[in-house]
Amino acid sequence: MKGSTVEIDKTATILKLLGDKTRLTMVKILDTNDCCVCEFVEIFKASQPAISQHVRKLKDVGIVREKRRGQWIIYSLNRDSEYFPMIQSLLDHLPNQDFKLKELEEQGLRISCE
Amino acid sequence: MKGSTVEIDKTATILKLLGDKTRLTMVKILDTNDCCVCEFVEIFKASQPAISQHVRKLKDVGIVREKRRGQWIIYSLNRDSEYFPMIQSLLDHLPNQDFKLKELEEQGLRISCE
DNA sequence: GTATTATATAAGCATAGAATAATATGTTGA
DNA sequence: TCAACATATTATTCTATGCTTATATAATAC
Repeated sequence: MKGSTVEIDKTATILKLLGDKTRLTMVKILDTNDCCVCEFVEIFKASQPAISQHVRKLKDVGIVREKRRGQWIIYSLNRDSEYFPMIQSLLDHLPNQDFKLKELEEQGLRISCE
Repeated sequence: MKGSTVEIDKTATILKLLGDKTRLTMVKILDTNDCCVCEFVEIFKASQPAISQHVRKLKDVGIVREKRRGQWIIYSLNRDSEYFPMIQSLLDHLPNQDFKLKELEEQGLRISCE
């Protein structure tokens, strides 16, 4: 049991980060799809710097990873994070958000990253 | 699947509340023990108003319940909350905090509520 | 090289959150 | 009724967070 738990203080930090509508939705989306910043900008109707700052926070604590693909930077869930099991069981209680990406595809706004 | 999920916006609100070291530890403790404010004051070495405001926030969103017992007000986890399943699976990833109450007992500081 | 696109970073501001100090409410027991 | 105890509430202050604006970095296409 001990081996599967994470520190309570650090967990609070993670939950505070996930306690934001935008970031929580981001992580839920990343649970089933990799995404780039420009897609999040469309999905959340937010500014590019705002989105960049959100993903940066997630990256700083190791929840997400980035990898460059050409001019785009693709973000993905870091399934090797020590917090991933907890985050995963959390996400399981949230409704699927894939429809947001489907909407993008229908608008032809997802070509950039695929 | 749909029936077991909770709204993403409301969930963010819950996670923000749990994204505080003190409140997260409180909830973990309440998972196995009911507690009163004076005990939390001892456990967290915090002021009484600070603790009162923390539990109030948890109460306002329905995570915890209160019941008066004489001059004390006993807080307990509200297992009927729509968020309880999610919270429960979250708490399962945290180390048990019962030792904090044990320390109180050893100091004779838990007589008040039992 | 320059222009364009995608993303990151930094500074400034405005709002939200947490702690304190002071006060109020409510219960118990003499 | 009054004193003591437990808790709640309010106002204030301080810090943290999120967004915007402006600018910087990096890749691509010409």
